[in-house]
Amino acid sequence: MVVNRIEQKCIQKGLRMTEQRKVIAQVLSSSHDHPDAEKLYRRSNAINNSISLATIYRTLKLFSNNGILEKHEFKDGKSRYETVYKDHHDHLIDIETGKVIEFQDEEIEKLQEKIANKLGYNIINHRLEIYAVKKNK
Amino acid sequence: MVVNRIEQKCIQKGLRMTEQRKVIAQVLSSSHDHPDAEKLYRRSNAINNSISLATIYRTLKLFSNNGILEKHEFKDGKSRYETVYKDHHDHLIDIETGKVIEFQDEEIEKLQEKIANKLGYNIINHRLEIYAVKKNK
DNA sequence: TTATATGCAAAACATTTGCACTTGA
DNA sequence: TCAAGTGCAAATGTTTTGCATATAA
Repeated sequence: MVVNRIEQKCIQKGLRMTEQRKVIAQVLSSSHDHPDAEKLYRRSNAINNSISLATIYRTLKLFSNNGILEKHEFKDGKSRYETVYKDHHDHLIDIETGKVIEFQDEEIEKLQEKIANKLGYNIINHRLEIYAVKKNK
Repeated sequence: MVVNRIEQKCIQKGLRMTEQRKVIAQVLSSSHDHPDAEKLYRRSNAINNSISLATIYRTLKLFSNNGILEKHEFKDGKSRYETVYKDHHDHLIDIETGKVIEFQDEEIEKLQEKIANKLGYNIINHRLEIYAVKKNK
């Protein structure tokens, strides 16, 4: 199996590459949506059924802590994950389908900096999510 | 007891005003922070100890569904509630103290409209949270 | 009167953890 | 070799729910 992008990052970070992590890395690399733990479990388990849900959670946390994944908590109860090899972006969530659209807007970023600054704060992180429905239906 | 602002809204919406709801309405009216269910339970229970946590949750949901409260899920695990008699605003959360600062910025609102529009969507809702630390410490 | 609300305890749900066993380097 | 990772099942923390009882209108 060709070493995928996420596995590369793991090696680079010095993480021990177990069979399970390789599979999870592979699944994440080929997932272009924003899957939750359960979905990742099902996808991974289909490849290697010796992968438990506990390991999925432990691995997701490990990858997040190492900046390999980003964890999002949209308003649907469960956390969802996304690989980070893109530039920073925010999310628009289609509340009818659950589909996530990524967008970025430099102006909004700058405005946030300005606001925090005015309030006497330095931004560590932010979350901007737009919940919306398709037009013209 | 003087009828408080939230109770007024309940009456206006035709909600049945039970003893419990009156107490919870009173507690919410005088809470100027962003309390979670547990905190509201403790405050309400201190006034009338026949109020259960289940009723707190049921009442919070009722009030949210009637546009009397807003439910926020910041990144601290538990939902927090806020009365809505203010204009729309977003939140800056001090990640060291948990303190919540409200802000509003017309420009950011407009930009979001523009973005959603460009993507072919109508905004139903949005969430903008800035997680930050105090400057000059 | 009676539809609705409540308290209680049990359930639900996503996520975490203790422990004995396995494995990667 | 052995520190680190894993599966399993039990525990966790927040929120929800079934049911018998109580209450507002």
